[in-house]
Amino acid sequence: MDVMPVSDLSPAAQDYLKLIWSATEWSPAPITVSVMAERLGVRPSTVSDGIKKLAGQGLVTHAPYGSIELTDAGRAHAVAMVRRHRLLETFLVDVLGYGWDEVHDEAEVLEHAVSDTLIDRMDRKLGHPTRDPHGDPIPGADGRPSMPKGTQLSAAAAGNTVAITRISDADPQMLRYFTELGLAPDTRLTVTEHRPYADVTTVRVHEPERDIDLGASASDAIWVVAV
Amino acid sequence: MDVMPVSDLSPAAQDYLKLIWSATEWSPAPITVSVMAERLGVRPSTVSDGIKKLAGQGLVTHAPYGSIELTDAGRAHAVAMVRRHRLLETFLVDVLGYGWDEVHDEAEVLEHAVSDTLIDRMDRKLGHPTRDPHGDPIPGADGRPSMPKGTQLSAAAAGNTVAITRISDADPQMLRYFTELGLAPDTRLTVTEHRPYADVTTVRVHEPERDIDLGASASDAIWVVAV
DNA sequence: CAAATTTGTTCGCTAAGCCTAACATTTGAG
DNA sequence: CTCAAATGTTAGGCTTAGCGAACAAATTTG
Repeated sequence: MDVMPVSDLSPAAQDYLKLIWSATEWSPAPITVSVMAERLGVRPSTVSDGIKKLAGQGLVTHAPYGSIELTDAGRAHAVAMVRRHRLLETFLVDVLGYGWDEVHDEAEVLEHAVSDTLIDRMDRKLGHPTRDPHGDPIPGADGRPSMPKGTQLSAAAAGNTVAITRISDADPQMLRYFTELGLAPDTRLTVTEHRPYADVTTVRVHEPERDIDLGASASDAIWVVAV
Repeated sequence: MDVMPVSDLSPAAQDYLKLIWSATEWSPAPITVSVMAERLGVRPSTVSDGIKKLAGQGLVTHAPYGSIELTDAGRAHAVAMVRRHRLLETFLVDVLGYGWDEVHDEAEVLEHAVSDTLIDRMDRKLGHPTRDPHGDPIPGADGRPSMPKGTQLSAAAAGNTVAITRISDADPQMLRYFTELGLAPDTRLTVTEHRPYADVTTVRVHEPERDIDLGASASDAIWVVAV
């Protein structure tokens, strides 16, 4: 019962756990039923039912109207799913020549179908990568996520020169837009200014030197570290 | 309705169609409900229901107690699934270093999850292969299966020297046994004798030169051509 | 702080895929 | 050619994962 592999969970359960974990990866506030419903594309009643079932299996703790928290077992499954997702994305880009903005949806489906053996073989073939094409850390086979530091571009002080560490892969259309602009993990840029009430952040990128204006959703999706 | 991609079918429907097609790939007799049930690991009643639904969708023709035949639309979907399966097997062996006897079950799951885009990229990466690791022909993207000639080893005349064209991938354990014996697609051998009532076929293989006795199930699983 | 709004839960229903049990048809052995 | 055995079908139930409607709780607002 303790050693149940993640592949024994239903795809729906895998999605729930991964989403709960992902929600707390970059912000501390616990996720809510309605946010989960919106992200999963289902109704809140469906999520409410699902959470109750996960609680019955000991994968989350949840009292009615209370907060949703992963148990240790639930977290282990969630991290295993995140590892699958990020290794798949890396594999699709590095081995099959996908663009880094095209891999999210494909990985979303495949992560429910691949075996642990296949994941291990991809990991080996890729040389045990630690970051996926969006810059997100790939948890190890032992389940330890290697958290990189970083802040959202929207919170970076004006005047600083920074490197992009990660770009949220939640919105493929936004990723395509970033690609057009030449913004990708490891791109360096200087934060020129934040214009508060317009919610616009201006950055300067080199080669070719240019200024780019980013709205709030864009500058929240990009995470940077000082260089 | 006509251009529905194979990915719109349920996994169960995909399995049914592929099995019906596969059953007639190497023998002309139409498949029966009970054989399908046994191969799919479900009860005959389940298959009977499923066939009825496929008939309703115009993918097979079937009157109660009558024979089961693919329509053109059903055949197109079936061939698309076979293409997926065989390309996946080839990819797992050639790119990820799987043994040719380990890939069947993995492909069986993945074939329901991969997108057409992924299949095309794998096909390109592999250089548009025409045979899978077991020697089975890989249908083209246009759906035309390239049928190779060949007969079952059990039916090959004694004294002939032949090359293995294909080995049925139905039984992974048998494949592992063949690997131990050094029997694989393209292996050459000479049929020494058939002993009819013992149902044993003896063959001689070179490098290292040795004689191998094969029972009926084994010599039915191996297909050969004269060289 | 009361009322209105938002958020979460429960309940009854649906569809797919599977099951068993009962029944119908076909096959093939004597 | 008959009838028992084998094969196929139907009917009724179960589980999962969805839904909408009705209701309960919590939060926000006036």
